[in-house]
Amino acid sequence: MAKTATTRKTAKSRLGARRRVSGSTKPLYAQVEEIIRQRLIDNYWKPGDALPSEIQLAAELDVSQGTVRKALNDMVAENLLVRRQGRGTFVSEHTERRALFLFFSLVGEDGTRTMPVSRVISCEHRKATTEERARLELAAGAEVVTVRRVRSLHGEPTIVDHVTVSSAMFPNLGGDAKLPENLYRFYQIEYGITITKALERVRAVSATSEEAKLLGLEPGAALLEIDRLSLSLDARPVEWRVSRCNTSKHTYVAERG
Amino acid sequence: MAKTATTRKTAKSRLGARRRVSGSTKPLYAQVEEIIRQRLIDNYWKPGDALPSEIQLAAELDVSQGTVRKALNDMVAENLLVRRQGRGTFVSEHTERRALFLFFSLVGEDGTRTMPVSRVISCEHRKATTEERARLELAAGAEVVTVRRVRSLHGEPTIVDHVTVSSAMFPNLGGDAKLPENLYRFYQIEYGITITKALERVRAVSATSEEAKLLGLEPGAALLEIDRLSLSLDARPVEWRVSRCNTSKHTYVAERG
DNA sequence: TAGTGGTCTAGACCACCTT
DNA sequence: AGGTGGTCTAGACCACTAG
Repeated sequence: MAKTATTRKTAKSRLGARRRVSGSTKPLYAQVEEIIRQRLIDNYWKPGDALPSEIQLAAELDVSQGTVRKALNDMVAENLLVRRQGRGTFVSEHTERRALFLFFSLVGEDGTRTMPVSRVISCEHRKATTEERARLELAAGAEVVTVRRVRSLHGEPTIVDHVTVSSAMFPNLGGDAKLPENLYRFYQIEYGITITKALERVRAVSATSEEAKLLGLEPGAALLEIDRLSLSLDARPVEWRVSRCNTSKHTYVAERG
Repeated sequence: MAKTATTRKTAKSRLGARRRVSGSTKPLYAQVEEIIRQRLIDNYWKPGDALPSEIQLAAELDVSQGTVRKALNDMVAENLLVRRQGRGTFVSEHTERRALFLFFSLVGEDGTRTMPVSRVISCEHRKATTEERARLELAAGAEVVTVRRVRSLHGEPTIVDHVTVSSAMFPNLGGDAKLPENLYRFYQIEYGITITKALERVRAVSATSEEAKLLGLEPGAALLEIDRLSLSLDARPVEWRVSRCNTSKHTYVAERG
């Protein structure tokens, strides 16, 4: 019968002590999550890096392995980490596949996804409008960069969009270097900013004459407008994007429940 | 030092034994999930019912409480169960709130959600078309019921939809009784079929003259078309619904990442 | 006060990957 | 062989709810 066993560990740990002194603090695993999340925000661990093993993290933070496990698995559910049995735990990267499946909403009639090919029409640096300030939570007088593009799928111009970000957050964006197809990966690598979530509002609109010309349609044709606000790891708005899409050969997909 | 302890339990349990004889079987918690899921499909536990406690389930299935816990929490993440501390574990119900937040995609400009008010235009019982058979996975010659409605938000006709289900699966649907606003709740209560997931494909279209008249718009106005296939607990297609929406005052919302 | 789920720990064993 | 995550168990204590 192995004695009464389980002598409850005395509160000597940093996290453990914090937990016990105040009844109102968060659960330990949530505190572990916060610490790890903060290290990701600070780029202490960069995309693609391996985290220390569960055992090492548990020792460092002085909690049990099970508590670390719960924190890590919660963050896997948020797409922040990837775990591979026998290999380790890694910081998620904005690979092409990730961009396509997590953040690109248009699919062909057969459900297949294709990476678009973009052509930049214009790129301007100016003061933010009132609406841009509201959406991106910028102070009065803040400056932004707006990129307008036409994006083609299978060679056919299908989407015209404009992308707006804060100039302060992305200094010199669109200045010298060419913009890559996968902007989120670019933000992550060049600026250390990781997009983790996007809120989309979708409506049907009529094409302006300019849009019609760019997409090879008649003016007034029905287009799908996707208004997207992208949030970073620390839940702050980073990018405002409005895309207008010809949905005659592609459809926007979503899953509910 | 409490001896070496942890004498590994000999394989005497039903599930435990199954796990051990074959290396290729699913993890125990997945088997527990399957058992519980099957009981939900069979309506052995009905929406709103309380499940036995973790301890009771663990004893019945002869696994540890932790294994039951993981299974139950996984099913909470799937929205199949709800757990309330101090009360118990309950089978999810298709309440109004659930329908609104999980399965109704249109929100006002300020982000608020409103339950629509529907008026049935027609309700016909007939042989399924080829496309309907494909979508709902029906055999040749199968019959369906199609309901056409106009749905109003804040008193304004905003959506025209048609809803198609198998007559065999929903005998006498739309026959005598009036159809309620919340169809999924109706399916669940009257037919024991629970919708758990929906796949939506969205595009922009032009209103037909009939749609324009029903919605008070000019013919050719841009409408948002939502093509939705709803799946039941056992992952089979149950309902095919196509909604065409005036998105001038409401927008379709989705979250990505 | 009794019962439920929620948190936390400790430890065993397994499956997988690398070397 | 050694290290990693994945599964499973056993048990303690806490927080909440109800009678």
